[in-house]
Amino acid sequence: MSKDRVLIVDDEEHILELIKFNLEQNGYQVMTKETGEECLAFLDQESVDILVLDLMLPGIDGIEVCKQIRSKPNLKTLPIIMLTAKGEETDRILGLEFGADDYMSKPFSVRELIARMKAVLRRSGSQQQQLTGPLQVGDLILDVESHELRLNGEVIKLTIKEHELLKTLLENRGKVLSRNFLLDKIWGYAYYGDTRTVDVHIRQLRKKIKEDENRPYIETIRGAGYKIK
Amino acid sequence: MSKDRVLIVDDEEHILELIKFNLEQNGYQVMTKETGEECLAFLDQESVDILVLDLMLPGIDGIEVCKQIRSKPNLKTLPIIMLTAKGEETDRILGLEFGADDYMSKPFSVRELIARMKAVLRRSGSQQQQLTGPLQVGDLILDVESHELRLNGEVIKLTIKEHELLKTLLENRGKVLSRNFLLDKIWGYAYYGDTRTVDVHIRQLRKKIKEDENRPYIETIRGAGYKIK
DNA sequence: TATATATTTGAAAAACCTTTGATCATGTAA
DNA sequence: TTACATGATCAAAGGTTTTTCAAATATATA
Repeated sequence: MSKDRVLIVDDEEHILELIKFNLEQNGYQVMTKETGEECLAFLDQESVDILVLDLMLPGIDGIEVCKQIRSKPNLKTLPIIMLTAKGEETDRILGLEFGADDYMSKPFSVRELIARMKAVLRRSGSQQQQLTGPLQVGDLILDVESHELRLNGEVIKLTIKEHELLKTLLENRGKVLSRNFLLDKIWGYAYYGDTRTVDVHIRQLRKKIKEDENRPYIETIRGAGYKIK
Repeated sequence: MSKDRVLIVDDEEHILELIKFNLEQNGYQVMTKETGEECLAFLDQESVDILVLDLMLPGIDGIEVCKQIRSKPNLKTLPIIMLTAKGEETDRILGLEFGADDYMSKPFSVRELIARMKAVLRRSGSQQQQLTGPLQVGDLILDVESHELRLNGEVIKLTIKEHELLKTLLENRGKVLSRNFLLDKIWGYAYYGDTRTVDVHIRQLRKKIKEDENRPYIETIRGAGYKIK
């Protein structure tokens, strides 16, 4: 496999250096830009596999860059990881709503960044085939875009966590997903809570989709995690 | 699950005692060292699940220890939490640059340390990417991703131990695996139980896969262990 | 700010899995 | 063939994980 190409955009030069050095050590081909304008101009000319983008930039900020990228057909699916100096949850949601695939708050460990890049790249690679319409299982239809779950036409309201949980399970249909995996994917790396939290949300979900012996959607794999067939 | 093994390295003895006591209360198996040299020597001999490492150490300091650990292939992914006396942000980034997964500045609450340890361990455990396709032998098909064993289409439910056992045997097809090897691999280093435990699980497995004279999957090699052809 | 809603935590019950010890069976060496 | 060592079998005890419920926090909404 050839090296993945990464573009890093940040206005702090030493951060750029730090990330660049570490990513290169890990076999990535790294390019850097310091402003949103430069970033957009660069992406018009060259293609990259993944973009690491600081939220706070002089001139056009990260969110705006994100939006513009998502509005270009050829860049719609470019994986983007957003860097944010503030740790607020609001930032996260905001970033993700504007089309980022993941986010990290500074300061962060470069190892973590690499782990997340791998995860995002893996997802974007495997999702190519899965973008065929809404996710469905049995009499359940999950419309990811509208955040709506239908059970035989009846609309079921899901909370964000429930939605993400169901979506993740459906996107990985058949695979057993560990609680740790789900926590990382849905709750984020910086989550320090208990793994039992997952159980409770699974329970809510099961209740909402009216799971019973006849319609056993979410399977518990003891000692391993959960899966949907 | 067996206890997670933690190595704590700090030159202040009372800090070591404090952390050790609290972690043991919380079900960890704790080892301690007072210098970087001792730490590295120990890691050459024994394996641990996570390392809690003070930045300031007599002789080789924490950063150097970190670097050396990261340069060893078998320790590249060992989760490391760095302890630092100074609270400066620069120190943090510095520490992380050298490969720590998280950091804490002293003084800290042991509760928080445990929370962070959990998070770091979770992250390292969530990178589940066994790209192994289904393993097959005769009319048995083991799908590791979905934790499913099929016998001519019929799904057989396996417990974790049975699944691991079958998986390990299949991954080492043809090789005889000793009970001790299996115990290390599946039950973990910290397991002190009897080797006969393996027999019992093999027995369950045999029962579940309906082994008989015509389909002798798991072979007993007297005096050596088990194997699958 | 109050109210509603969502999320997390804690603790007990239930379900299930693992280990142990006793006993039996079988293979191996003398 | 016998004695010994190793492996198989079983069921009860013991342990762990998961579920469930309820209460406490946190967050969003009006």
